[in-house]
Amino acid sequence: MTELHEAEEVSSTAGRPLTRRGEQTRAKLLEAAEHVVADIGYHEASIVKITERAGVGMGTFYLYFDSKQTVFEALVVDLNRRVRHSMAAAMEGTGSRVEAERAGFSGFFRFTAQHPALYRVVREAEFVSPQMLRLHYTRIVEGYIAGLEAAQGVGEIDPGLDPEVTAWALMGIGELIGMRYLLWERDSDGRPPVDLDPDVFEAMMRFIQNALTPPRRAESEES
Amino acid sequence: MTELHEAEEVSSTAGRPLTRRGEQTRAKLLEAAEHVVADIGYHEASIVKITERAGVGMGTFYLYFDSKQTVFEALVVDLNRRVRHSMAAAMEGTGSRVEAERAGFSGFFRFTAQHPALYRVVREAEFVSPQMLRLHYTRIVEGYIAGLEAAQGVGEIDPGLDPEVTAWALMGIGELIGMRYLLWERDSDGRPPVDLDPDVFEAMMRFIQNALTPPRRAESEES
DNA sequence: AACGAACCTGAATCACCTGTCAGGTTTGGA
DNA sequence: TCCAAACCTGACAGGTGATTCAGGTTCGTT
Repeated sequence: MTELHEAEEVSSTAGRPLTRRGEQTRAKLLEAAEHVVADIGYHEASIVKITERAGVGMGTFYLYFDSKQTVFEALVVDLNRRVRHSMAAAMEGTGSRVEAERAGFSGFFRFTAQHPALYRVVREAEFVSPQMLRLHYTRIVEGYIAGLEAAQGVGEIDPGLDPEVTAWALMGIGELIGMRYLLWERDSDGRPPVDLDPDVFEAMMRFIQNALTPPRRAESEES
Repeated sequence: MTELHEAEEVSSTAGRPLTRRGEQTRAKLLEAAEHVVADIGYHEASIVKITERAGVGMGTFYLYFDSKQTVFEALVVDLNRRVRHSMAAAMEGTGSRVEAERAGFSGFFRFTAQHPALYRVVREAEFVSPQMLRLHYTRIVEGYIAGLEAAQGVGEIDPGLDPEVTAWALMGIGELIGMRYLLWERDSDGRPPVDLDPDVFEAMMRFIQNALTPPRRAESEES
């Protein structure tokens, strides 16, 4: 129940069959919730607004989710799964670790640009559902740690780095760069960018490459 | 009015004199708001809860702040000023840029450990007051950029780095490392740490040092 | 064509909140 | 000692929105 690494379906339908029609209604509600919450935030997002956007009656909501809190948690799980999928797909078949990192960030930024809901939902999770906040970050970091350790094994990145701390640092970089240069940026018509500015991306990658690359020693250090 | 870099006092008392007694009451309210909001979040934090904690009557609140939103904004401005002060004080009289960076982060983490409200308030700002969210991050980043540019001028850090992007990256690192290793961490008695684990701090600094240090070239690259 | 299961609906309940205001209290200077 | 300015108070008006529930609708199967 307090398990951080198992639960996938967050709803009131645990166990209940759900016909195709039911599945569709649940999906409509989840998508509506994603947009409404991204637009106006969790607290302003009333059940009525969500059900209206989904095109169903208000009572229907409670057939698929136990509470407003529940749909929020389902939303985090769903967006988290999707962003990780987007990152994994982008990293598919890359060579070096830095190349993989580059691809992973690319996937992350593309997803962020297309689903600002992720950011906004995660930020609100601080109080709405701290458990989901942790789950979100922890799941992403786990992938990073594994990749970094493997790369260290092959001598591709500085062996003096701590994989866990490094993973959190990388996440932090992606988070704030994404916020600043994707979510805050607007073109001259007030439209949000479709992807990260390549110059910014390269500047960020230079920083990351510096950070990960094994230093060619001049003076001596421990280990 | 939409100025991001000027307004300092956010309240309903603009212009009004305020005797010492008044100042004190306002301060009590602001401090109460800090704790209540940090504990239960903006939306759960009712005016009654804040005034009760401050030890004043409910109506008093509106003598000092126009609305719940206003006290929140005042809170961001206040915490932002204090964290920047804490960082600046720690950086006072440091030598190299990396040394300054180290000291700045140290000040930042100490402040974060002592005032978890900063994090929580800022996260809620996403919807409560986006303007304040930007103000908070922007003000901190500005200091970074200046420092980085100066350090580049003296050849202390990689001239290939973009100061602005680098500044946001550094902020991101501090933000997530602080969240993970300060706000989430508890000792065996369930108490939060007083400061960041030195091992984590060193691991983070190694990453940052790698990132900032001018690479000793082996292969050639463009400028 | 008919029946049960699965679905859908929205008015009503209930709990709680923000912001106002008319009236009381404290303070400090003359 | 007295008074006006500054402060303080909390009941109350005006609202909101999550959740329930009794009753209706649709679907798939036989």
